[in-house]
Amino acid sequence: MSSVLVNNKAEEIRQYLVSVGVYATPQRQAIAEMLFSRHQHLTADQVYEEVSKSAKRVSRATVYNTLNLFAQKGLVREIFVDASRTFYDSNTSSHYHLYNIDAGNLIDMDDKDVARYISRNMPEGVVLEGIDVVVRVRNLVIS
Amino acid sequence: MSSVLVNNKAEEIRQYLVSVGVYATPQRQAIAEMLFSRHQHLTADQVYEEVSKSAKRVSRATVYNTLNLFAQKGLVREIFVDASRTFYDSNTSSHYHLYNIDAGNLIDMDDKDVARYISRNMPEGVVLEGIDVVVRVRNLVIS
DNA sequence: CTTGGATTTAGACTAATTCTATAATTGCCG
DNA sequence: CGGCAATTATAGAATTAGTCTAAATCCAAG
Repeated sequence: MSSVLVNNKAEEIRQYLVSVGVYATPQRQAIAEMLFSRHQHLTADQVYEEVSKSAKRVSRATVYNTLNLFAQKGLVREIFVDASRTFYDSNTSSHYHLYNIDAGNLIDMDDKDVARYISRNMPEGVVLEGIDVVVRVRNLVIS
Repeated sequence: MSSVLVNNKAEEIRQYLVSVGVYATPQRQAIAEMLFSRHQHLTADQVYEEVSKSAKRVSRATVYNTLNLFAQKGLVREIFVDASRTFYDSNTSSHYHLYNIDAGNLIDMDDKDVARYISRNMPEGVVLEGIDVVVRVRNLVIS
């Protein structure tokens, strides 16, 4: 019973994809469901591993294509904290990141936390290395 | 005449290197002189090209080694704005960057400018794409 | 001068990402 | 429903920034 509610999350995601103008192909659907299942910061390879093991077979090229497409459509945000890899964040709202250079992981931060870090009030076990602010702009194109 | 003043810039740089504990080898000296000749944001390859054409022959590996060493010693700052390349900034003071995604170039910004950008008051020809704040930490090591 | 540790080098190697050419899907229209 | 044109997915080759390696060179100190 209640078949209208079965897979409503999947259906919600499908409609989300369609709403930004991309076909909800099975591969994109699988990647999106994985990305949006919770807030996380993943590399393309992690997305590939995750999707491969738990769902439909997807090629690496498609993962890259899809992540680039999603980033372009504003569904995910690219984060550059390290030259060796790009992270993708499914939380596109305005927020900051705490990147642990040694551990190689990223966690979200809000303003209050940033202030705390800037004031040298570090949580135990880590020391501030730097705070980077990058303002990214594009050329204005009149179309 | 005035031979004591000849190359005083070079000598100044040499002493700067020594003061942070690195031998001022000819290659490092050449790279440092190039980097510190003015404020700029260069990729490793640009440094290689510049140094190669105007001074002593330097290998690519040495350019990478030297830039990593300088970054580690705090002489230059690594900037990640794009997955495809790392920029090196000879201005290590606290400041922000304006990165034009289309042009691929970086310019320095001060606080006032950041505020201006955040308030959507764009200079002509560009539109705000995003402002990234990354707080970088390291594991605390008791040595 | 000799010697040992530090540095430089060329080129092999790695890993992330993109490209390419082909195959498979898809929506759509009659 | 059936077929077509366009879109998307795929494997694997290609690219590219950066690292590694092993050998050669340099240089300061005795």
